Amino acid sequence: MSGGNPGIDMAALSALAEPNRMQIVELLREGPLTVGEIADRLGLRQPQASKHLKVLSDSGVVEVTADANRRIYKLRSEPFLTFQSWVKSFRHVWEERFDNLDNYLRELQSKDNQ
Amino acid sequence: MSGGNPGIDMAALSALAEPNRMQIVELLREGPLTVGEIADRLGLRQPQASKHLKVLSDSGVVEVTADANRRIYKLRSEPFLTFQSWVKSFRHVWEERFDNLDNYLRELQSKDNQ
DNA sequence: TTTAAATATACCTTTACAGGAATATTCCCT
DNA sequence: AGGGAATATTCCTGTAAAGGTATATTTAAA
Repeated sequence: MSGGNPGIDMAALSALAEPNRMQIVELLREGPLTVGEIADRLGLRQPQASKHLKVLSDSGVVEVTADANRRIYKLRSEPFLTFQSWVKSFRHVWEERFDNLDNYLRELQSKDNQ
Repeated sequence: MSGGNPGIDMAALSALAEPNRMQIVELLREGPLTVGEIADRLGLRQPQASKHLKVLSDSGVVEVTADANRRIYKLRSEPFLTFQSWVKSFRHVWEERFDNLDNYLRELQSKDNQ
């Protein structure tokens, strides 16, 4: 694996990096909700709620099911599992910290002597 | 705990929700680096690298140590530990999913009958 | 003390995106 | 068929933020 690509879903991540959308996600922890309910509970206007939900839906954070007039939104587990494994992979970083710092200082030293 | 505030560090999260900054973080896994090294490895101009690093620093994702002329940046563990516990807390959501859907449908039903 | 390297900062321009308001769409009910 | 509710979409506007370029700042070295 090259160091170039992050092992994380950037679409999902940046979707969550907006306060209202984060609040929507937190709200949906309790269970599925319709657009109107979400708008009410969060003090959002319906169009903004729909737009935020579209972003969350497009990025796979959330999924929709149609119930006649209404749309029921609920959390999807996949992005969170992905996120979790990404965060977990940082555990090694702290463990190897000192070794790397050591190597780095040694490298700096050799550059100075050129 | 009220349902209003997300249990996550939004500053750190939105700092990561930018491709170049995410790449910086991925790069810093290998160990501490100077601004110049980061700019080189990622093909960024020095000022942009500095600016991104400032954002990462202000949000606590990264910390700096001065070494004469140079600034050495490295990852901080705290925000990642916070992320991890936040993501972990979603585990309950999938477990309780069916119960909540059930409650929800029952509630919808009773609203229809008003 | 001048010079060069490494980094930070300031200023400008451009673009992405969030909110507001109006409207289109889809569905149920009578 | 017509009306109203729930939701999506469109258009407009303002703003935050990212990149580009120049410049200030700090430090080592000659």
